[in-house]
Amino acid sequence: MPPAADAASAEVVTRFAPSPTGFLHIGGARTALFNWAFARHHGGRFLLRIEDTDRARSTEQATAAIFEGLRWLGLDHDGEAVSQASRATRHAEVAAAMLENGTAYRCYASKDEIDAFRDRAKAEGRPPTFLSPWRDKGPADWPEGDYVVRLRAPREGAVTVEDAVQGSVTWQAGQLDDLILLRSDGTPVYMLAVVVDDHDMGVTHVIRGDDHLTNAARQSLIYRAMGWDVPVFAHIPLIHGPDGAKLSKRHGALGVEAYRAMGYLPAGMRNYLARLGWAHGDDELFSTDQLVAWFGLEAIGKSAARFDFQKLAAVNGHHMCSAEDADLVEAMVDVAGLDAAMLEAAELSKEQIAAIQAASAPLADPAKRAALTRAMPGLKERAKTINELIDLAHYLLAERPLAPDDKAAKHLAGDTPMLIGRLTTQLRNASPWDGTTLEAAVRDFAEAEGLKLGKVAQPLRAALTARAVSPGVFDVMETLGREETIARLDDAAGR
RNA sequence: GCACCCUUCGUCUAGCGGUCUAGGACGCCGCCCUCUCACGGCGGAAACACGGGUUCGAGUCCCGUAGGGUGUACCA
Repeated sequence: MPPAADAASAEVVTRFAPSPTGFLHIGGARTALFNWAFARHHGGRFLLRIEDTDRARSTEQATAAIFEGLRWLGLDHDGEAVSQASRATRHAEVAAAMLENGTAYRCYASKDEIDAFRDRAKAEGRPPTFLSPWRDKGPADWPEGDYVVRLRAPREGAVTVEDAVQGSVTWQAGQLDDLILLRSDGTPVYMLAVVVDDHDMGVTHVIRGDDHLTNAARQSLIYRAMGWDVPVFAHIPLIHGPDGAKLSKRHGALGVEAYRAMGYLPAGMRNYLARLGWAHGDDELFSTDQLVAWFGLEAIGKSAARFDFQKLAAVNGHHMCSAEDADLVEAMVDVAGLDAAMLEAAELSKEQIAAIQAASAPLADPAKRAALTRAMPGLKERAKTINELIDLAHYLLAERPLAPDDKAAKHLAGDTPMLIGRLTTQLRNASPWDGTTLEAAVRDFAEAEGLKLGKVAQPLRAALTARAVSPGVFDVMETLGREETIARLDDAAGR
């Protein structure tokens, strides 16, 4: 898209502003994705701000997890991440200005008084919003002691927010309380900090979860009090769990690193997440470049979406198929390199974790990786996740003698070792050692034995891969090579 | 309680008053392909929450009901 003549003034600036109180959960990831895609679409900037004004709940690890999650998802931000806590002085400055221009006031009410007020209001069936008696007091009335700075919210009229997703939403003035701007210790509260930071950072579009919709009304009051332009708000619907209720840990309020551990690709995640609440006609599968080209606020829906792992897997499967073979090997190395805690956090089964960890060592071998890359075309279309790929690649990573799983063992029972022994004799000198020649040899053998091809191919597969499922068995033989193939067949034949 | 938002197949969604006997995708079922499993191909079941309006005409606009969600902190 060609840059506008007045690019400086028309630049789009978005931001992602997580609070570092936990990992980057899936809803946050989608919010980040939307902000990122919108900024990239318009050739603008995507900023990152860590909302750490709640010092007690904010942690260093959480901040690190958020950075890592965004990095993995490929959502690069422009400039340094801003720590909100570091800007407390500026926030206090704005509160002072509001005190000065009369849009805020000092409130000396204690916590107990406020609680009592609310209890009474509730009992009498009135709205529980606290009406401070200090709202109309002047300096002459101010006692000694701590006070809080509150916004002087309008008591009459209405406040309306023009939202790019929700439309025009109006609140009667009485619904909005005199929210606290500065705590009694002088530290800023989130509601003030976001407004000041968004304004100072030049944010033009605030795209966030619709749990912030009411906040937008309250925040627009602060913008107005300071005479600042209100940014474009876009409150996107939340993501729910498969049962329609709030996303719980059980079904997916996991950190994005858990999805990494479950073997999803960043490109697949981006595609799936974008489709949750946003649509571009009937397009289901698209690249990140297409997402950037197509993304716009007008196509965001207003209703909450449920998270569906099956669809995620399907979308991811398509991205695996179109991924480069070597990149998929790298992705396997990445997953195999994750530490045990991350695999456990993703709630993988013991068997899955064991399989992933077992793949780690062979994956370090360049020869194995090369073999994997060669076999990848047959592997990747059978797997929906990197973890499935690791499982499927077992026959290339494991050392003989292989331990057949239950289903493979069935194909190797009874007279089968003898059959394999006879087949091995036929195969030993096959030349050249390629899929076509081997297939012809095995077909001839099956015919000579009076067996259907499947009756030979399945035991062969079991002997070679220790599984009942694998890529085409002739491809398996080719990638394994003559020596290894014959050795495995000898193992199965009991020689 | 009050305020606000939402409601099309099981799920994600297309639909922006007539082209909707409602389209796509995932999932599900059947068939084909086939050395297994996938892929792929073909076919199928499956939805406009309910009730009133407005209009020549409503999935599309308005009101109400029901259900769901969010907010209502010296959290963010």
